[in-house]
Amino acid sequence: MSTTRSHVSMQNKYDRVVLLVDMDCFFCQVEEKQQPEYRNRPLAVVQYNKWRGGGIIAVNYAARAKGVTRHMRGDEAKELCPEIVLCEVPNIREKADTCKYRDAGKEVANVLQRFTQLLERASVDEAYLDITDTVNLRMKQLQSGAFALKPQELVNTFAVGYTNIGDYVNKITNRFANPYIDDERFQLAYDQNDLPAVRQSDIRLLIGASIAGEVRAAVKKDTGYDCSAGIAHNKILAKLAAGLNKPNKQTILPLAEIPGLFDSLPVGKIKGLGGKFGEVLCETLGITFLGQLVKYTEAELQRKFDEKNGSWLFYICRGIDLEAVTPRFYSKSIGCCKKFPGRNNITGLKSLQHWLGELSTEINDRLDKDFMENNRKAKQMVVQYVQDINGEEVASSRSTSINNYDQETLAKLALDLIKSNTKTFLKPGSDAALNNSVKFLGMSVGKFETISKSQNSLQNMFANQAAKNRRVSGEEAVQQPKVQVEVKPKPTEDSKMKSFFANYLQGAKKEEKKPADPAPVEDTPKLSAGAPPKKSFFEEYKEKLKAVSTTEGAAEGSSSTQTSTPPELKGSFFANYLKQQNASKEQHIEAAAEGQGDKEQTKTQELEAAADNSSDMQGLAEELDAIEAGHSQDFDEDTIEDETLTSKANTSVPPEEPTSTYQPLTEEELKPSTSKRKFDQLNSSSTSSYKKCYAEYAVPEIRPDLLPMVKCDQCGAKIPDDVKALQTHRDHHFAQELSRQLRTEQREKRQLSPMKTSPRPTPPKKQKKSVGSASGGTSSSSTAPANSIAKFFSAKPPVEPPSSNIPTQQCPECKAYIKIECMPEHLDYHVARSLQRELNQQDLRTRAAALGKQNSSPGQAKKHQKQKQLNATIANTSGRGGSKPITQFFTQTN
DNA sequence: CTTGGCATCTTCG
DNA sequence: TCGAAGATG
Repeated sequence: MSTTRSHVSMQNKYDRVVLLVDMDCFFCQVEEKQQPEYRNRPLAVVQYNKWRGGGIIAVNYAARAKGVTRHMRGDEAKELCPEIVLCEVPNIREKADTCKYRDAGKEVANVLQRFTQLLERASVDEAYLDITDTVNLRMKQLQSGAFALKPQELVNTFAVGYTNIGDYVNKITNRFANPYIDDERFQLAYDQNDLPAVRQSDIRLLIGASIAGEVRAAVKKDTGYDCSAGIAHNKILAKLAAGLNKPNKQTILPLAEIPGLFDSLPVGKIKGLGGKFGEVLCETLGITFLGQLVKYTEAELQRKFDEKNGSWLFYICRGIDLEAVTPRFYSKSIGCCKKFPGRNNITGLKSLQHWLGELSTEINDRLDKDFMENNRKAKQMVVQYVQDINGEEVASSRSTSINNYDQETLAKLALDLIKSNTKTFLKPGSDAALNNSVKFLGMSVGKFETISKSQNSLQNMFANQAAKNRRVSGEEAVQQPKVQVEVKPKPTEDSKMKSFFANYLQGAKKEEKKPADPAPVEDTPKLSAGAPPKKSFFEEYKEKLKAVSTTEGAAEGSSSTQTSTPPELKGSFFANYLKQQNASKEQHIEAAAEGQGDKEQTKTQELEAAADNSSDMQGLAEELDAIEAGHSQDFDEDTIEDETLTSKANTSVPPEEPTSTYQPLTEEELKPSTSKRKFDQLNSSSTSSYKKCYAEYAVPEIRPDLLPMVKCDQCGAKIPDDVKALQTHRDHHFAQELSRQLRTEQREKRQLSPMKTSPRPTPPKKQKKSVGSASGGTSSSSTAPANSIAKFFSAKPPVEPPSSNIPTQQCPECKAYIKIECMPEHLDYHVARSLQRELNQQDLRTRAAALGKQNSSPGQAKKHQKQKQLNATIANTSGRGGSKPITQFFTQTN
């Protein structure tokens, strides 16, 4: 099908990996963070507390357990749950003010954006991330050993249709052992052309889940917020999946599970079918579940609904959704409104003006803020209102274009719009009484345009700066349009930035009543945004900005509240920029300790992680110990480290890239920087750019004519050197190899099993990982080499039941006594651990294969020696130590 | 003496 | 492009 800007092509329907991150009862979390004494208490957020306790707009999980829901009044909640904490949405200008939550949402989105530029904020607390590129990269890295799945990233992960994630992993593992095991079923269920994507779906979603784990951990670490996530091949499914397990969980929706899920999935669960359309759909067809839709042909559905909807339904009920993740960080419009029910009807001109003034003030403030962050100006304003006309409520909305607005202008324009669109505006004979009372007022602005070219570069600088700060995936330094702004790949220059600030502050200073000239200022970025006459947000912002820019850097560690970053600046481009200015790159780590902005901490974390990127078995073992010790939720610095972040653009740590000894091309592609270059080449050489064709961008087609064929080192066959072909081919070899290895494996297992009973000392928790050679590390057992997989087979001595009165339960797996409420996490740990074991077994096999090949079971000691050798080899060639579990799934023996 | 919640944003026609 | 409706949380 056509690949428009907003949709991927049908042939790519299973190629994307899409993440939906959804904050758990977000408003409540914001309140709990702000007021820590409310934590662990049932809590709800209400607005307009006056009448019956206010309307509940968010409920935390403790309160939900008591039956409190949205739509309730605060008083009802109190009845159900007397101890509930009711937080009021702040009221300013006699109106609920949600900017606190918007800011918090932005803080989260800033974290999310580190993982991909393809971020679409769907609401204040939800965002879609297209992580296809990162997944693809990691698929390659799996082959080279530059990336390994980590169990802790899959804690709290669910897969639809599986009782636990371990089963899902086993399923994948089995398929690697026998790549065509499912093919018969696949061929019945899928188009022939889709089979390659279908075969890879599960492993790619699993990788997606591990990224999701990183994303959520980063959100938690940098903002303190919990969130849930869905991982699937498209937005609709990701959104659906995210809702299946909450809170603080993530859910994979495997391709093969879609039909089963949909058979009993109420239609309304699908985004877009939760309202009237969904109802009509069900009534018209007499159906209840989404799966019942597959009976209908596309033509039938198109006839009953319309062409577009019918087609959409036809595909949705098959789990196909082609809508692209459209990069958008900021909303397209900004608006606010207020109801004036019953007696509060606006009946007089004065009070109408008053409320228009309030609304326009809010709009104007938000516009100012938005302008600072996004360098854009609204070109249109819409006023919406509901009038009482002869007892009938009549809704209207009218729009006008705006240029160089200020608060008063907006208010006046709005009034004019209402006036000119009301037949009889004032009561006859009166100059103050409205003929039609107003029951609702709304005002919004949109049609944003970035301002002049010269200033646009600022936007670009911010974007680039932000991109540098945020990039963590190691992937795509591919420049791409951010929001609707053309991001020029210009170098970001401090001087430009400084002059911007100079100009900005200056421009803000001479902000008297501006002249009536609407001519956009071209060269001097004086930013003629009108300052609202009184109590301008802009003014305050300016003050804060000044304070920040002049003092923050010098007094980096200053605890002075006067000079610290104002809340609204935290996480903003400005704040980041300033901090970067003021902290020299090397001192950055120190600076971050202040904990001022999340950025700094993150950066520190990344730097440290990059410096300490050893993820050998020793480290893994310690992490697992940490998990087991009950810290599964809050790891510190060593949790999220990911090799790929060594490629972070402005990190001072030299990237340690895996230097594969395999195909030169693959090696090239493994280097993020060159990978980017190659990608750019590919794109620029093709006639249509990714800007025009999202599908090509999201799932870059590698052009065979530009890529040499690769000779299979095992059978000599020529294979196109792209991920899929290569892997498919290697899967084949791997399967062959594996069947040979399995017998050996069984023997080895038996040989290793005695160690299960030998207790090993618990290593100190969260000990810094040794970066040494792969074979280094503290040995935990005299018989097992440090990096031996044997470590993962050794059992912990059972913990004695605590004498305290804390209710505990004995874990069926490890016999340890675990606090009952910790049991789910504890079991998750076992799942994760068995996952890791599984992966490591794969690793073991493939290493043995890579070394000895014709194999023959060497004695255990000998085997360890071989492993050491191999590890050393890998360490030498890759520049990093150790374990690459699963890495050689697509093994390339050489 | 209510407001069966309300605010916000996007998409549709 | 405009105005209205829909969807969502």
